Amino acid sequence: MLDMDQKLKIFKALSNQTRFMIFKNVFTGGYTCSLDKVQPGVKVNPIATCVSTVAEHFNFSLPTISAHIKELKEANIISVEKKGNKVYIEPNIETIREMAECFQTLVTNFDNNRELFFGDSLSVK
Amino acid sequence: MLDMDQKLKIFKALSNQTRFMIFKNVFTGGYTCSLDKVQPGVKVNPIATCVSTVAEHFNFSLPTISAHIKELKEANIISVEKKGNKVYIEPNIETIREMAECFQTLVTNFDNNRELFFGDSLSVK
DNA sequence: AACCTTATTAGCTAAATAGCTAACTTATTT
DNA sequence: AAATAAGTTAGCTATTTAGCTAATAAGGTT
Repeated sequence: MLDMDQKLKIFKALSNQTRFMIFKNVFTGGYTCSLDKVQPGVKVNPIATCVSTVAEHFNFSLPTISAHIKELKEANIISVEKKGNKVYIEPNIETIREMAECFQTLVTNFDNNRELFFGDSLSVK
Repeated sequence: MLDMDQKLKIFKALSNQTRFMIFKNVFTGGYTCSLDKVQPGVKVNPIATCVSTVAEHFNFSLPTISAHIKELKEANIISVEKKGNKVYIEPNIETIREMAECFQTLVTNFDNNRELFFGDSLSVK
């Protein structure tokens, strides 16, 4: 279970548009790491990308993107793995699954409490 | 459906500990508006609270809490309604339901894509 | 009418954030 | 060995943020 501090980090990480876009594209496979074509020996998740490939998609400097990726990593939204020269980035789906559960639990409990209190369901508005 | 801008506002709103605690307690009914006891005529959701009641639970000034509540309102996480002297705050469960759906959709799509690509399910790790 | 209660607005400060360039480290290629 | 590529670190600046107090507005209450 994510504790409050972890959740705060996740919310903060996703509250910046640049980081949100990186997150989005890492999770949906929006970026492919162009150099992998010439490095067929590197074994890596096909959805994985690397820092400079991400940076190619933004009008921000590499250090800026690198710092954003670090923050996403520290929020446990993505994982990184260094292979040779490059740092590969993979989505951390477990964390997202937990976020989905948190919100869903909140909704379910809210509806149950409401039903208990009012004796009807929320959907009958 | 929440667009990116709305999501960014929600993440930002929930990324601050004080706002997160207000959010938590508004949604779980952690605060009761003490003065409602002597104002039985006011018709209000029993989970509702008001700005100064929230502020009683923090070591921050009323203006600070008021500003935080404003930000939660602008992120559509809570609704406010002025009745007489007071501003009543209610949780906006629909927004939370949408957040749960967003995250769940991301997880589901991720798993489906993975299954399509690898021909197995994620749970078999 | 005068006063209290509730909340917001305005204006301030310290700290955090998001961007940058330059310098550096570590692999890889030539 | 020298050059190139990929990332990170350090140090800087402008902007935003989160807190505060004082002042104001608008409903109650006495």
